[in-house]
Amino acid sequence: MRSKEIREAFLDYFREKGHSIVPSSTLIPRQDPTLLFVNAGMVQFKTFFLGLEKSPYNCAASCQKCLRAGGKHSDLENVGHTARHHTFFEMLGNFSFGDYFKKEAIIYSWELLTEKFKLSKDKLWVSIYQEDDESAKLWSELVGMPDERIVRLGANDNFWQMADTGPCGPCSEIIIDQGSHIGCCRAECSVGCDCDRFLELWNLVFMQYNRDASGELTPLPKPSIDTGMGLERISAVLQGKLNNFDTDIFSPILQSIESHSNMSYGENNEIDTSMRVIADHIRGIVFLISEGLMPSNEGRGYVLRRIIRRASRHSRLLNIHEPFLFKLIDSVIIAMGETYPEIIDERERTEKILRIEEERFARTVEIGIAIFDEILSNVKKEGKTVIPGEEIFRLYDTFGFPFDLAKDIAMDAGLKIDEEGFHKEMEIQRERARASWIGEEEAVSSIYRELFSEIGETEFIGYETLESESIVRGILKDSKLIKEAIEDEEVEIFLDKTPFYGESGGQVGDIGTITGNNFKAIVLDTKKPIEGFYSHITRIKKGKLRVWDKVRCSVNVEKRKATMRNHTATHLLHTALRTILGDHLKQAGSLVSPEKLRFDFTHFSALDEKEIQAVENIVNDKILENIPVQTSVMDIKTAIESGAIALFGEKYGKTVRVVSIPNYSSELCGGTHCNATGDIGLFVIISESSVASGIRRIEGLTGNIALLYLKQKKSELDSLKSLLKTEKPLEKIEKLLNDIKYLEKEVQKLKTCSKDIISEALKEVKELKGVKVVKLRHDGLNQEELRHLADNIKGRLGSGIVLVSSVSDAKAAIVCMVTKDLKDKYHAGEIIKKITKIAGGSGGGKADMAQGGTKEIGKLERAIESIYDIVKK
RNA sequence: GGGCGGUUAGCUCAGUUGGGAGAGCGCCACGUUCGCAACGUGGAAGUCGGGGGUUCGAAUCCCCUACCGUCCA
Repeated sequence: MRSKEIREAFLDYFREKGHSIVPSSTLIPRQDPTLLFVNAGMVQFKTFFLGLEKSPYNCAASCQKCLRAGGKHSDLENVGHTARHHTFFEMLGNFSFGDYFKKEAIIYSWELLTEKFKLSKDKLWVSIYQEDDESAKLWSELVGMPDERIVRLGANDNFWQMADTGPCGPCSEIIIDQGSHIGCCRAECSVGCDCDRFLELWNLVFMQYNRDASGELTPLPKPSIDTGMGLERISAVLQGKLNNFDTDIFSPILQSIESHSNMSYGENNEIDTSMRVIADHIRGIVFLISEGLMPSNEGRGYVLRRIIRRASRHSRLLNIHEPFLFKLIDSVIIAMGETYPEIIDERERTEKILRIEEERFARTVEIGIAIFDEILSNVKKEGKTVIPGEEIFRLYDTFGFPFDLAKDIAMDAGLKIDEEGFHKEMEIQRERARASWIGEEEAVSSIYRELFSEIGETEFIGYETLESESIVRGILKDSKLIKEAIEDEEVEIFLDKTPFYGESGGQVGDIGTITGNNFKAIVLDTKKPIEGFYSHITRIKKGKLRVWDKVRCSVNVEKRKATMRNHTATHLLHTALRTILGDHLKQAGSLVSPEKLRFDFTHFSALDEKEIQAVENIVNDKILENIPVQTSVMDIKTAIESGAIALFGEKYGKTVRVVSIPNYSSELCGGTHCNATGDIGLFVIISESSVASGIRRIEGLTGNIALLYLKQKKSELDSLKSLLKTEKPLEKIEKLLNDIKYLEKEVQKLKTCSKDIISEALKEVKELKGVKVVKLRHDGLNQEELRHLADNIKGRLGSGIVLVSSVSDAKAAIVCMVTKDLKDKYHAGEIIKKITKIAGGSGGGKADMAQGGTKEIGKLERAIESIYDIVKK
């Protein structure tokens, strides 16, 4: 069976059994910021299992894209060396949300494996949790599994939990015995052995308990099922292969690597390993970039960068030194494009990004090798045979030089690497990073949860109105519940309904006032500690406030309107940027405040002036068209299908709000917007800059603030013109700069080459012990001018000692020069030290030139006079 | 979020206890040549990322800041 048929057979089977077939979610989790990547089939159903949301179906089945390459479940290091580890893989799974339980789960899995997939019943084993007698009984009674092939294992292997608290339960794995000639070949090899003989095929999780904070287990009222079977693994088994990489999933990719590298797979173990690493990684790379992720130096983007660099490193092991991975994209599309059309859609962008990243890495390696060469020669010079771990760590830590590459080069040079030292340094680095991380959030949120469960959601009426009569439902001060707030206190107020927008989606919270009977407070900010739960951060100005008080809310209209202008302008900007720069562009962050808007987006390079102008023009054109802004609420599927832009990593509910500017822009957005684009008035871009590698930032202004900005610019220009007395300030300044440069040179010449000064100096030449000595004080020169002067005198003198000094800025500078022929007898540095000591200052320099100075000007004359005594000695 | 490294001429970079801002390539002029490449001579080109401090004196030492790179979270 081909893998495509296996995938389809699996989903068909469960469709027949009444399951809803749910498409794979993206690898980048949309609802869960704590999770780096989707790493199991159940992730998109997590809220159903946790009971936070009701699922629209009783049971479901999916084939889910998964990635394990960062965080707790990282398989990155193993990939390529084993027959079955992958970064990217597909997980087949069936799920029951309080519908069927153990009995059906067992029957389904058994029927599918033995009847549809025709696996021999004799080869299948199962493992169960040691205390789960129920499962043992079901396996034996329902499918006739012999007792000796039901293996009981401990909690480590067969008890599953999502987190320290929450739903959990025993699990049961179906295992295939590939035969005694496979794997470790030990007589005592059995289920649970790490080798390849007993291969775990399918894990059935029986979610039946809830674990509370104290560790206590209580039965769930509606137990659920979560199962997972790796597509790569089952494909290998059904295709009679012992290695996942030998299946039809990987063969087009491996063939492509072979043809691009001119090497054959299956001839040399080390080469094979590298080819497997590349074949695995390129799949993850293609999918991640297709989903909009960019390589970067933190978070998810950093994991992507690491995968690319590891793959790139292995292509070097195949003797390929130019960018190469991007050439494999087509083979991934051949293997998987039919099932996942997004990788076809994003092909061009993926290619571009991957290529740039490969080039970047090549450069990193080049620099690293140069530095490493230095380390090597130093180590050799010292006659050592081991390269210190700190050195290798520094190379890795600071320059990103791969550890195993360092090892290889060292080995070629006949040296060893202190691996232990390296890992020790790494541990110190981890410790440091961890230590700085503590003290984050956590603790605070529990009080909100408590309050939220008591008083429920705040009704938000701020789309329609900016005023309301509300009832106070709770007051917090310093995260503690209080009954009454008094004058001058800063508290958080919770209401039954509110017109105040709570900070979210980049838009800042509203400010305004809350008033009541003989009571007044100003709202400084509005936040949503929990979705749908509004906290008004408030300072009481007058009177007292108690829970259940009736109050009047008024949002600051001007500020809110300014914010609305910036938010609508942000949507226009987003589309304009995509028009000018291309569809690869993704939003990477946004801030919308009354004062300005800030928009971060993924793009490779800085925007040039022309592009910025073009973007600004488009936005202003759309403003002039005065298009009505429409908002509507719909379910998320309809919204996405209609082409609305949604953000990765952003949390959306079942129903979403879509803000659209007809025929131009449509985005999922909860923010507040203008009625029509004309309300924005005017838009200007005030800056374009970089936030991180691959992410650019644009800041802009709208409305009267934009106008004010332009007025200021204009008045600056006007003052410039009147100051320069010209209508063409640019040309005038250019000319002035040239003039200045010329004049500066003239001044320099006059000060230091003037015949008057030099001849004055030469008049004073004294000859001591056959050495000509010139001493001169000429005030008003700085140290550099003094140096030039000394140089010029020296040139006229031919041979001798020059001492010049100058007082300027309440300080004295002294320069001493000795011509080359006298350098061995007289040391300018020594002379200046003696002189400046007498003058109460300090100085130093080389044998032919030295400089110094003092702040005690009164001592200067006596000091420079001493030059004669010094030369005499 | 934390650590480390970098930022010097148009480009690639050097700059050694703090003491006169450099090299190669490129550019301009002249020379050599029938001509070109090459070569020779001369020249232009720098807020030493920005700000503050220490010092007689800072590209160099200290603090802050921006950007780029890199590792850890």
